[in-house]
Amino acid sequence: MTSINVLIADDEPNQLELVRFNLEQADFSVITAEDGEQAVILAQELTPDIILLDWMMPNMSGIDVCRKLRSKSSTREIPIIMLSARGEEGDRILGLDVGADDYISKPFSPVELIARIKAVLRRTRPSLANAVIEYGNLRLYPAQKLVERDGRQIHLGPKEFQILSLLIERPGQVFSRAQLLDNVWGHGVYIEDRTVDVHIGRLRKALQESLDGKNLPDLIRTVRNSGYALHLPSVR
Amino acid sequence: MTSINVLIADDEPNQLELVRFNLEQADFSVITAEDGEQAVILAQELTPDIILLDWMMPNMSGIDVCRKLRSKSSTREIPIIMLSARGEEGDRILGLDVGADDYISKPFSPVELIARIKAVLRRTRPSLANAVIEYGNLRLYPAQKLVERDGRQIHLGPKEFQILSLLIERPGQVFSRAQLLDNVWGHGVYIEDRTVDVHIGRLRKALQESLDGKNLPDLIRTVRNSGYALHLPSVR
DNA sequence: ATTACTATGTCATATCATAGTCATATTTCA
DNA sequence: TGAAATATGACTATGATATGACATAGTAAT
Repeated sequence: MTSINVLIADDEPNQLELVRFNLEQADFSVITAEDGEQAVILAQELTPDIILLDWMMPNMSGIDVCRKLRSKSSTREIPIIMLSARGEEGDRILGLDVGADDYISKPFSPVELIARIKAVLRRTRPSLANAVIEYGNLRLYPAQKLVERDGRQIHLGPKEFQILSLLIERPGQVFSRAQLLDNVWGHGVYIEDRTVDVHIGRLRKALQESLDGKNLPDLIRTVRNSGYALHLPSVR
Repeated sequence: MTSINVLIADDEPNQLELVRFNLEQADFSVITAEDGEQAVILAQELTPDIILLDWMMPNMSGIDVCRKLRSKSSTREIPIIMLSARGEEGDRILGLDVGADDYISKPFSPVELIARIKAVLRRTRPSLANAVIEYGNLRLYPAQKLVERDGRQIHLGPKEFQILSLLIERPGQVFSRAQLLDNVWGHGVYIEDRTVDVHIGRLRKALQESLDGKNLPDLIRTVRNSGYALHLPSVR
């Protein structure tokens, strides 16, 4: 569950299996789709961490899939890399224009592919790419599952860690309880909304603890009727 | 409740369902009307965020509906996109002339439709598109449910935030108490007119607070017998 | 297996923020 | 000036959020 989920859509089974093999070697979890429609459905159903789209597919081309994914809020944030047989500059531009994050022309080496995937993830979802994320005096090490505040290490349970990972990727943004449940627990999990409050409470407490008895300022903002957000304590 | 409400009026059930399907896929909330009269009634009743009008309908044509909506204050501000089978330039001009915000000729792709809707909304209701809105020294971040004045963060209750969101979209424009009640509380809510005054008072107070004891200039103009408007203090 | 921990989800309860109303003060303008 | 409109402070009910306690399940070490 800790590995990165990749959805690949390509109508050519050989190509599909080749990529799958290479990515699985590199410790990615791979899901495959044989055409565009399936890709859209799977993307919504499973919210992978990144999507690789073949440019030309029956049913719905990579471009159409890309547009469609970008138009739905549930899939809008998922980074997309377009794969194409043609290496024309026009396509590249069209692809990026339609909302893709990167564009690779075939043939490509497994090494290149993996490098590109990591590059895109580093840019869009730093915590997945194991890049250290900083925000204010907070520092989060995704690979080590470790958090520091003012250089002091903080112990968090797995759930609290995931919540913080999500919040810190988009500081300031308000996440609803539903969003948190979807992203941290996974969709389709039946858990009380209120449980989120409890975990937020635990996260808060952990982040506030300091050597002296006094608490550090709270880094989580409660937004009534909406949810929670990470924020820098502002000047009062 | 956060999604965008679209009212579609078309006499062809197939067309209606097609559009409904596509829009719902893209996370819009859809209401449908089968003729012009119904469209006008629903528009008033539900104040959707945007209206799609078929050009030719029994009972009342799209043009007539458009005129009618533009003539009533409760619906005047709702953006309208006309849909038409004919692609003649004359119609386009007539449509825009009558007060439509955009004009799409059939057949159109779902992608195009959605793009147009978003474009119109971005133009007319920036906060729905999640863009940061600035006005004078005020800055409103819809996604973060946050307001700043002179860079200083301001705490607002949900109601006050919504009121300000509405006002800031059309700075200077006077909103009646009825309009505010409709937009912020929702239609059909039975609340005293005077309650609006109280919330405006709270909003005023929150916006005026500053570090030193002194108050910042008032940003809300009271228009006797009419309502309230956001304004820059310099403009008298 | 047993034990000792840790993490998790739920609940009941405590706390708190906000919404709405009213009474009263103040302003506006005819 | 007087009537009407608006501003404001106080109060209460409500609903949202915070929190402590608990049962359970998993994990690690013995």
